[in-house]
Amino acid sequence: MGRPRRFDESALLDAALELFWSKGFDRTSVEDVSAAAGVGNGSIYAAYGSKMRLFLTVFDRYCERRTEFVREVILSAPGSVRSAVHALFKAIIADCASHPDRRGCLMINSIAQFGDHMPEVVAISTRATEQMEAGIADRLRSATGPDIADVGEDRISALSANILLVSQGLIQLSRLGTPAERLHEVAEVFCDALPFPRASMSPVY
Amino acid sequence: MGRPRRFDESALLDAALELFWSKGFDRTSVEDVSAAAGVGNGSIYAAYGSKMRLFLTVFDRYCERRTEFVREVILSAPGSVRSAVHALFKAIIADCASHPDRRGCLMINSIAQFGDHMPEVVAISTRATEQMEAGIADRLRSATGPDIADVGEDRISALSANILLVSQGLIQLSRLGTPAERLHEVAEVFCDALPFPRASMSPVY
DNA sequence: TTGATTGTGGAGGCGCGATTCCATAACCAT
DNA sequence: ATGGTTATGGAATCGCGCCTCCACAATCAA
Repeated sequence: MGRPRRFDESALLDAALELFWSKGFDRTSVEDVSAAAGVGNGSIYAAYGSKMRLFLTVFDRYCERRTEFVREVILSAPGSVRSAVHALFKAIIADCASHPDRRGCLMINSIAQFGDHMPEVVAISTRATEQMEAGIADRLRSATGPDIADVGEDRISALSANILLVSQGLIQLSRLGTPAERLHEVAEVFCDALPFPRASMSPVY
Repeated sequence: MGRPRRFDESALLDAALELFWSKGFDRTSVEDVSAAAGVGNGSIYAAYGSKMRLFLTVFDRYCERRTEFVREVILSAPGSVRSAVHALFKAIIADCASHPDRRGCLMINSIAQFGDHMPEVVAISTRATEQMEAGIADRLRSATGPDIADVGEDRISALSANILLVSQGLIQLSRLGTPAERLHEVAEVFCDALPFPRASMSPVY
C-alpha cells in the first residue's frame, strides 16, 4: 500500500458535474475542474486517465441519480395513474425551474453532443432510459385491473416510453425559455389524453 | 465593384451543414469545411467573419428547411387530424432512418450544446419552433367544426406544442438506436390518445 | 527507521485549430 | 488599358488546453 488518496472523490465528481452540466464538456477545461475541486490535475489524471473518462464517470453518476429521481417520483405518487404522471411532469418542470440558467438535462445534452461517436454515452443513456421506462411501466400497471382500463400489457411499454419522451420534451422546451405555466399547459393536455379513467372516477389506491 | 465571388455560397453552406450536423461543431474545423467545399479559408472568413457566424448562418438555413418540412407534411396530409399527425410522425421517423449515423436533429443538438450561452441559437430555435407549432395548429383547426370535436382554441396551442414535442422526442429516441418499429409503436400510442374522433368515424376532408 | 509504493500538484511540452496576413487574381468604371 | 476594389487560398501566427513529467509527501511492511 502506498499513500492513500487525499481528495474527496465524491466532491470532485460533484464539482465536475456542476461544470460539465452548466458550461458543457468543451467549455470546461480540466484546469477548471481542478480549481473548482481543489485537486491538482495530476491527481485527476492519475485517477481517471483522461478528461473523457472523467466525464463518463460523472455522466454515469448523473444518469443514476436522474433515474432514481424519476422512479422515486412516479412510484411514490399516490392516487390515480393520471395524477401520478401529472406529478412526474410537475416534478420535472419544477426541477427545470430550479436551474435559472436553463441548462436542461445532462443526459439529453450528452446524447445530442456525443451520441454519434461515443458508444459509452449511448450505452449509459440507453440503460438509464430503460430503467426509467420500467419504473413508469410499473406504476401504470397499478391501474390495469380488469374493470379500470383496457390498456394492454403490450401498450404499457410504448406508453411508458411516450410519457418519458414527453417529460424530456418539456425539458427541451424549457431551454428555449418557455415559462413554467406554458409547460404545465402542455403537460396537462397530454395527461388529459391518457387512456386511463379520470381521477374523479377512479378509486384511491 | 471589385472581383466577384467565385465560390457557390449555397454549396458551401450545404457542405458546412453536412459536417456540422454529422460531426458536431467542435469536431468540425474550418479547414474541414474549406476542404469539403473547395473554398479557401480566407474566403470563408471574408464572408462570415468567424466559425461561429458561419455556423449560425448554416443553422438558420437548416431551421428554415426543417420548419418548411414539418409544415409541408402536416398541412398537406389529407384525411383526419389523427391521420395527419400520424403522417407527420411517420415522416419524422423515416427522416431519422435516412441517416444511418443517427445524427438526430441539428436544432435539438444545437439547443443542447449552445442553449445556455448563445442567444442567437435560442432565438432561431424559438422562431422555428413557433412556426412549426403554428403549422400544426392550423391543421388541427381543420377538425374543430362544432360537431366534430370539442377541442377548444386555447388547447389547440398546447396540443400543437405537445405534438411537436413528441416528434422531437422520437428523434431523440432514435439516437439511442431504437428501431423504427418501436418508434412507430410509441407514436401510435400517442395518436390513439389524441382528443379527435377516430379516422373511421370522421368524414374525409 | 527505511525502503517500496502510490498520491499530489504545479510546471511545461506539445499539437491542434481559429484567426490573420498577404501576394495574387478577377472584375468594373473610366 | 489602367487604377481601384474586392475575392482567393495558402502560409504563418498564436493562444488555449489536454496531457505528461517530476520532485516531493504520505503510508505501510519489515
